Parts: sequence; C-alpha cells; structure tokens
Amino acid sequence: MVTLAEVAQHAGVSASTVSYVLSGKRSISAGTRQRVERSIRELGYHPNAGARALASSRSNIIALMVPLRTDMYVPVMMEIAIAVATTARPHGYDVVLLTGEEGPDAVRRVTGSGLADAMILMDVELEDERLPLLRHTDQPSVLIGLPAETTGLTCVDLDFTATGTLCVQHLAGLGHRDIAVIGEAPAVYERHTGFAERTLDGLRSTARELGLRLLHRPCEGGYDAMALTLSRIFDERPGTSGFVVQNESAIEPLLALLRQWGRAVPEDVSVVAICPDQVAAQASVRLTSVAIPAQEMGRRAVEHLVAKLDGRGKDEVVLLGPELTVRASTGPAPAA
Amino acid sequence: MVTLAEVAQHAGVSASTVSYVLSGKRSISAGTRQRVERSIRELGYHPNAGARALASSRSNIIALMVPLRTDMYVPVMMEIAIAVATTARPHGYDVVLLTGEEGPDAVRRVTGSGLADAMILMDVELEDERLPLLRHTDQPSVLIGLPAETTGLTCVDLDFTATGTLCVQHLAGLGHRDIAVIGEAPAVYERHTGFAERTLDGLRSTARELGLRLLHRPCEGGYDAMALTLSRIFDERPGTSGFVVQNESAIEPLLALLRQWGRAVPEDVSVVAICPDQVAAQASVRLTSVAIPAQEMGRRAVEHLVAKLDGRGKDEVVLLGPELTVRASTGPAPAA
DNA sequence: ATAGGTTGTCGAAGCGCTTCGACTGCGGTG
DNA sequence: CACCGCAGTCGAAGCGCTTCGACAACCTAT
Repeated sequence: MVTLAEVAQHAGVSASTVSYVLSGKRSISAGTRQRVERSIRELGYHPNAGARALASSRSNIIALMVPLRTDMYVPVMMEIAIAVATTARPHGYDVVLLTGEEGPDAVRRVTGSGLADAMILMDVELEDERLPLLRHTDQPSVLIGLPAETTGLTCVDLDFTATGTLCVQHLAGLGHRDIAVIGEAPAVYERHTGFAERTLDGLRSTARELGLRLLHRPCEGGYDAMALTLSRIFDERPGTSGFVVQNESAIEPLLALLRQWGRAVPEDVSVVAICPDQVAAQASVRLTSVAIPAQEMGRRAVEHLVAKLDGRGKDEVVLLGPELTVRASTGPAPAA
Repeated sequence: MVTLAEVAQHAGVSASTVSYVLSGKRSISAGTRQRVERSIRELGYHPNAGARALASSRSNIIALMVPLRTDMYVPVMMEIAIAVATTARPHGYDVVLLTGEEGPDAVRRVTGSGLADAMILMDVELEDERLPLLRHTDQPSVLIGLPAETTGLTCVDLDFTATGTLCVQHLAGLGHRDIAVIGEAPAVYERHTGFAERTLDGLRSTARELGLRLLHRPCEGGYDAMALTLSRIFDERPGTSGFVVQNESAIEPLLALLRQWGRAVPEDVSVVAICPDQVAAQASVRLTSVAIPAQEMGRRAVEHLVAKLDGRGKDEVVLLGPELTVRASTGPAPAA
C-alpha cells in the first residue's frame, strides 16, 4: 500500500506539499505540482480513507437510509439509490447503505461514529422518530419525503398533494363522476407514510371541490388482492368509471381484471397511474400517469446535501411539480 | 463527540483497557468491564470509524458494486442489495454502494484507499474486466454471478444452466415440442452476462437431448417489444406451445398478448417464468416458475465474505439448485 | 519459600493523513 | 535601500484508535 510519505519521497518534496497538491488548499508552483502528480500516477497512490477521515474529520461518505420493508415501491427506491450513488461520486462522496432495520439507532451510530458526513433518509413517516435526532445534530441531512413538521429540515419530494389533485382534475375533466383509488398496502397507511397520506388528501379535497364521489381502497399488490378489492368496489359503486392507482404491483392485475369484468379501457373506464414513466409506458395498456421522478429526487437530494456540506445551502422544502402525461388509458366517461 | 479517552477517564481506567473491553482481545475483569460499559452507555460513546480504520487497517465496510444499467432486473438487484446490507450489519459491517459506472477503477479505488475490507460484485460478465484485479489483490471478494473462469474466485449464484434444463424438462414432460424462449434484452447478451448465457446453454442442450425445437428471442421489456417478438415467434413457429420467460418486464405483456392471440394459458400454451417467487405468485396468471433466490444469494455472499475476513473460508463456487414451482400457467400440451 | 505461569492493566508507539505556524526568497513599495 | 507582503515549501503536532511489550499481583507446583 502506497502512502503519502512515499509519494513525497519519490517526488522529492515534503508530505505536506503532496497533501496540498491533493487538496488545493495552498498554492503550489506548477513545477512541483506536476512532479507530485507524476509520482502519484507512477506509484498508483490512493489516499487512505481512514487516515483522511481521522485527520480531517470528514469521511466523504453520505449515508442513505433505505426502508427495509418490501411492501413498498421497490423499483422507485432502487432508482433513487442509484441516482444518489452516481450523483455523489463526482462530488467526491461514496454512499453507505443503511437499512431501516436499525431505525433511529442508525442515526445515532452515524452521527456518533463519524461514519458519514451527512444522511439522506427515505420512506419518511409523518411523525418520524428519526427527526428529533436529526434536528439535534449538526450533521446535514435531506429527507426524500415530507413529514408533518418540516422546520429545521430539508426535504425533497414530489408534490403528492398536487399529484392527487391533478389525477382527479384529469378524470373530472373527462366527465367521470365516480372515482376509485387503488392505494398502497394498508400497512403503508398505518405507518402514516407521508406520500401516501398526502396523495389521499389531494385526491379527496379535489374530489370534494369538484363534487365527485371518491372511494379509497388500500390494496396489497398482486392479482388476488386486486380481484377482491375490485369486486368490492363494483359492489359498492357499480358506476365507477375512473381509477387512480398508486401501487405498482396492482397495476397489471387491475388491467387484467377490468378486461375480465368486460370493462374496456379507456372506453368504459379510465385509469390514471402514479408511477415512474417507464412503468406507465410499458404496461399492457399505455397508461395515462403522473410520473414519480425518482432520479430527479435522488439527484436533488445529493446536490442539496453537498451544498450544505460546503457551507452553502439552507433548510428548504423542495416539492417537485407533478406532471400528468396523457396516454391511452383515459378517455371521456361513457354516457350515463 | 465522545472519545475513547473520555470514556477511560470517566471509568477510571486507561484508554487501552476500554479498547480491550470493546474488542474482547484481552481478558478484562468482570468489575472493570461493567464499569467501562456503564461509562460507554452514559456518555453515549461510539468509536470513531476513521480512527478505528486507521489504527486497525480494517474499515468494517463491505463494498457492493451494483450495475448501473437499468436494462437489468431491478427488483432482484434491490432485493440482493438489501439482503447484503441487513446480513452485513450483525457481523459488524456497513455496506457502501458503488455503481458500475466506475468499472474496474472502482476496484482499484477501493483496494487502494482501504475504503472497504472486501467487495461483492454483481452483474458479472463472462470475461469481466474486474476479475484480473480481484485476483491480484489480497482483498477478499465474492461474485454474485459466474464468470467463464473461476479459479481463485468465490462465486455465489443460482445454477442457471440447471434452471434452463429444469424449464425444458418440465415443458417436455407435459408434451410440449415447440418451445420459445423470451430472453433478456439484446444488450444483456452482447455483454456476455453470465447468467443469461448459461440459462440459454441449459435450455438448448436439454432441448437437443429431448428432441425439442427451441426458439430463443431476446426481448426488451414492455408491451410493444413483446408484441413484435411474439408475432414473429408465431410467424416462424405457429405450433409453439411452450414459453420460457426470463425478463420480468416481458411477463405481463406476454400474458396480455397471449390472451389477445386467443391462446389460453395453460390450455393452449404453457408459460414458465424465471423470476422471484413473489412476482410469479402475483402475476395475472399464477406462474409456474423457477425462483431467483435473491435474498439467499445476498446472504450467502456476505457470509462467505465474513468467513474469509475472519481467516476461515476458501475460494469456492456455490451454485444454488433451482427449484421449479408448478402453478397455474403450465399444463399438458394440446393434442396436435 | 521460590520459580514459573496467569490474569488484568497500563503506557507508549504508531496508523497515514491534514493543517497550522514558521521560514525562505522574491518583487514591489515608500 | 530597508521593509512589507506574498507565494511556495517544510516540520511538527495532532486526529482517536489499536496493539505490543511491560509489569504488578496473584496462584500454583515444586
């Protein structure tokens, strides 16, 4: 293993000079810089992460807390995680993956041990138990998601309330009066996961405003659960002609079941999905959808964090405006 | 930030004693141990990761290289990543996420900087350019996947060759003579990704053995790509009655299209999927499938790595035996 | 009683890096 | 022409931990 000292010797300078070449924190003459850089290359030198962290009390690592639960929307998580990792690298940061398993203890461990310089939290609940800890530490953090109380926090999220509104407006504009919402699994609501509840708020308040009837049904993914849910919906509201789906693993089952019920999409019923564009575009019917901009969220979270670490950047709530793309799954409501 | 020295002072012992309480590398009297542990708790002490890494030249971090590409099977990746992270924690390791972006440089960086003690590589190609580096370092590593040449490497993977065999045997046993394979995206084969090629080997050799006709068609996921692929298959081999699918995003489109073609599953055609059990069970038809044991693979990879890090454990190739679960998507071939 | 082994604890020497203060020349200024 | 300031470099002091050798206290076997 090559050390700073070896590079220094090879280049005929002192260790501190090499360090300053690397960090750029003091000016170095062009000649010396080149000599040092050449030695670094020739020896294949990589600074030792531990030593660097110890001396500078900066680990150059960002912690990413992903939910452990698998009742959640996995592809979105993965996309965010990858976006976080790829955005962090060019800024000089690596990413450690913490699963939700440890809960608040993970936050304590990270801040206490200096394992990471900053944290990104996903799967935020409205009253998340990790938040008080976050507020009482000087480690920068960004939430992907929106809790009930955001003072002193930085959050990045899709504006799910507006998303709900947008879905209802679109269906209302097409003349649908009876709308069913296929939601996430019940457990997601029981935990008071921010995005699920806020979507619902948006859906409900807009439906009320526009005088539509709205039926919300949480749904575990999968064909059987969806079959049961759908038959109950048609039992209760046979006239339902608009659907909003916010559970990826319910989408294809829903489409299959609607066919089975003899309801053509979009002639008889319209379906709006809340999911990544790729999923919407690849479904067996091209779905009108509001996109979940996973990459964008991951990227933004990192950029805010880096800004904070550099001393720029303040606490802020960034809500990305939802965009509804009309595809082939929505159309005018059938005449009553 | 609480330090070892502060804990030592609080407990009235020397720093080294506290260190030995933490590591258990020397015997400590019960009384002293308790006093120290109490101080640790009261002060909320967490050892500083950087200092520990520097002094011990052990970072207690495992690097996980995930593929950047999104043409791959994302849920499986995520499941593996989560399994890796949750298995690593109880062994005292954290996980850093490296995206494939950096390629072989990431390996150099990790080994050179002591960022991690060991690596897990995913998305292994048959002639992966990272392998030579891995062989020339003393850092333990485990591949999730199987390259062409495995000497000096430890690999964990599903036995995809046997998986292919199993799929064909199952269909052959039901009397199917004409089989179509819906494969991964063409890019996956162009990269010579291990699992894809080995599955194909298993499928082909078994088909030859049993005298079946086999048509392999790579397929980008999604409805349109699948539609095109399927119509070509029926053009070329109208009598095709057995399908093997190894591309999650082609599954639902395939099922939808088969309905559209008027081919009932499983009465007219049988479909075997290679995918996680959860996906197979939740599809619009309960799919007969060979499971991809993502969690198991992640867990095993970590356990091998930890064994190596503890000085136990040798290079070894672990191939998990495939298991085919019969569900509702396969049945006897229709009379010709 | 004495040599020899255990057990429990301490002090000190690093691990490889960053960073601060100090020093040396230099060119520009009054 | 003496002086100041600055660019460029160096030496040394840590950062917080692990680990080695030393040592005191005790126990056992002779």
